[in-house]
Amino acid sequence: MARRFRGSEEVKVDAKGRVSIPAKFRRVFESCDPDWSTGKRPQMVIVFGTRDWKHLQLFTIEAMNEIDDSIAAMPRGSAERNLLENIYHGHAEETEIDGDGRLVLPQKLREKIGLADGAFFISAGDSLKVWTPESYAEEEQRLESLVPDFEPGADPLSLLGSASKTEG
Amino acid sequence: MARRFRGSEEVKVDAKGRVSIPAKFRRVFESCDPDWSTGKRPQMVIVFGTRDWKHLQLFTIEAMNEIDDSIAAMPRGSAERNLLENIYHGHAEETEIDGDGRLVLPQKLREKIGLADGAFFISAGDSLKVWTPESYAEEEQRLESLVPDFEPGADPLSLLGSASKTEG
DNA sequence: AGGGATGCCATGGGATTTCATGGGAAGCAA
DNA sequence: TTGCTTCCCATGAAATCCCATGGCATCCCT
Repeated sequence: MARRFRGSEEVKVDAKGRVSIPAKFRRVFESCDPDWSTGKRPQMVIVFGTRDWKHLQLFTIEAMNEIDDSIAAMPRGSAERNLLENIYHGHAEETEIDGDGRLVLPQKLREKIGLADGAFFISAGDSLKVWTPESYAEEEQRLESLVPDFEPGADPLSLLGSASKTEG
Repeated sequence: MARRFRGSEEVKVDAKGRVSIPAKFRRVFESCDPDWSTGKRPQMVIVFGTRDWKHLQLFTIEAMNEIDDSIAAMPRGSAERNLLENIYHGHAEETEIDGDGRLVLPQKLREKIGLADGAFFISAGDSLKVWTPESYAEEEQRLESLVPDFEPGADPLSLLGSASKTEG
């Protein structure tokens, strides 16, 4: 089964804050949860990040384990490690996908990103980002404005291998 | 059940100094108390640390046992061991979670961190930190400001692996 | 290839349980 | 007594469980 997310999807949010996880994404959560087996509920981690985040980020168990390990490998007490722990341990929640294939987003998190009627999922490698359809539209504009001076017809793959530490 | 804390939560502090331990955290205290069984009260240790601490730190019994062992393995009489004993033995208290899932914080401790109406819990690996909502907000800003080139909107994971000086 | 059956999937709703929180009354110390 | 604790109960709100339905895609049989 697939081990990475690909694609995007828009779903409804009901009055109880329930959000149906599109089946293709559910499969990824299942196969990346080491304790999962048919009939069980796939576990996952919701990272909601600091105050300014307008989205949630859903991680498979395996992806989160990798992150936990990387953080644990950083020097104790370093500012970077403290900040990462604050975000990925402090500003995160463990949950599971319910028997009907839905995720229940606690009221607090819904309010944080202004989630009401609809939720927009978009793949990001080994995690899935959740936006309101409106704020995702803004985000997309922001992203496009960041695209460097790509010559018309340039191949994005030319970026592979180049790495700068932060984005702008 | 989960053996590590994840997430954060804000709760009320009532006139009697009672603080409800959010259920997800209570489960961790239960499963990390070797003597606990259904119906019993989970034990824990409150570390309030030195004068400058603006938070309390709540440890499960198992986590505290580990710390005790590590301290016991240090050379007797060393300055480091004395300091650690002073904090984790001298400036700490054993308590339990009451039948309603609440922790009663002695007045002395509430005064120490200025706890009045609300308490903010945040996970820190195998312990839980307690702040006033106000001082936590400051702490969070401090954490962010310590990481030099962390720009708003950047992906925090870009920090993975980068490790600089320790904080003060 | 057509058409029906089957199964999966997104969505909805009612009933039940858990949870955070508030308050009264009984114990205990100063 | 007066002021803290400790125990027990009450309550509204939120979360969870369980079942229902209609649409869509897939499979299978003819």
